Amino acid sequence: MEFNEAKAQFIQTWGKLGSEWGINRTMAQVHAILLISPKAMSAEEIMAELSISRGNANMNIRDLINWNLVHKELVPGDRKEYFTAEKDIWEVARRIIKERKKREMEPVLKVINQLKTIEGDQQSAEIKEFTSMINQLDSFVGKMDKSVNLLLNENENKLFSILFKLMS
Amino acid sequence: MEFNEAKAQFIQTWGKLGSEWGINRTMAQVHAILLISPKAMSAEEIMAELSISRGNANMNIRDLINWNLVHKELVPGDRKEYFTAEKDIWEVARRIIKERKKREMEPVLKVINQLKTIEGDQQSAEIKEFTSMINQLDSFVGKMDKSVNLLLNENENKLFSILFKLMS
DNA sequence: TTAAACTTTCAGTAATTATTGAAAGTTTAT
DNA sequence: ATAAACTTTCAATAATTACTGAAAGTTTAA
Repeated sequence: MEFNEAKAQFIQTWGKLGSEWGINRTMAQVHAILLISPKAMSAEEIMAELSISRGNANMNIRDLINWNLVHKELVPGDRKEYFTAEKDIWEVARRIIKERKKREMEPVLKVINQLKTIEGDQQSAEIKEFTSMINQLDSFVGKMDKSVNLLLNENENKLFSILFKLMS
Repeated sequence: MEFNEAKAQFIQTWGKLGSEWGINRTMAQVHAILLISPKAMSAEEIMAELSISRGNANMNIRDLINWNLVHKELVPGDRKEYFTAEKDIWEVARRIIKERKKREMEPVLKVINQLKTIEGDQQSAEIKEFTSMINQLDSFVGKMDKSVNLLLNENENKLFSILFKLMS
């Protein structure tokens, strides 16, 4: 396969995967471009590469920075801003997990905790079923939370070495 | 908190979480209703509970069945179809992971494999960076794939007992 | 200061995704 | 066979989400 074709396919695949996981397709595509770029890129270059507007490029780059996946790079003697992506894929995964945990898991944990005690006839089938499900979820999400913390605190090799041991 | 308020909040939270993860909000809400229902529900009851149309209910219930999270239940002497959700939350998680792996991880693995060999000057900075990223991804996704298989094949206690050991 | 070089914002618009509801399809009982 | 009771489909429409581009804002250099 020719390089340009491979590059286009990579950008498209990364974008599709992102959109399947609730991440703006363009944001994922900008990320893909930066992941495979050997040098920091300007907003102009990103706009040209994806044929998107300045506003769109700006907002998606900013989002990537908020996700801690991309950062600005200053070139001395140049007023333009350049952008680079974190290239260590394990670190990329950690940062995505960290961010989604903060944005999505923590609010859910909070709601579940509120729903653990409800008023009314505790013997009614509806309330019994509801309470049982909330308790299951509370336990499950709590375990997940701990596992994710582990994942975030350990390094790649430590975690995988244990998983591999499990597998054998 | 009163039961009906708690129920409404649970349905809404589940729906929001779903939409953040690329799953149709209504599908997630139908799932939420069934998760906390002590009995199998008909399409009519689900339509009424969420104020949605027959077509919408039908399609989302079908999707949930395709995800293997909900199944039909036949009541002797009744022509209506009734639906129930898998209630074991660990099993729910396993089925979601299994389905997403099949739908999303496997196609990505396939593309990555195709992109591992590309034509052109292997010394160029662009190709070197591209190849390096593809190789990292190949290794990472391969490990993830194995870990997910493990997760799917072991039971909850086995896996978590090892994670807990890790954490201590 | 001034103005050039750049970045950010956001109202309007476009693209995508989800929903409705009525018609078509299917199953069951008689 | 017929019709009642139910489910499924899908074209039209609505709702949501993303994008554009020009104007406003900011920074830097002289």
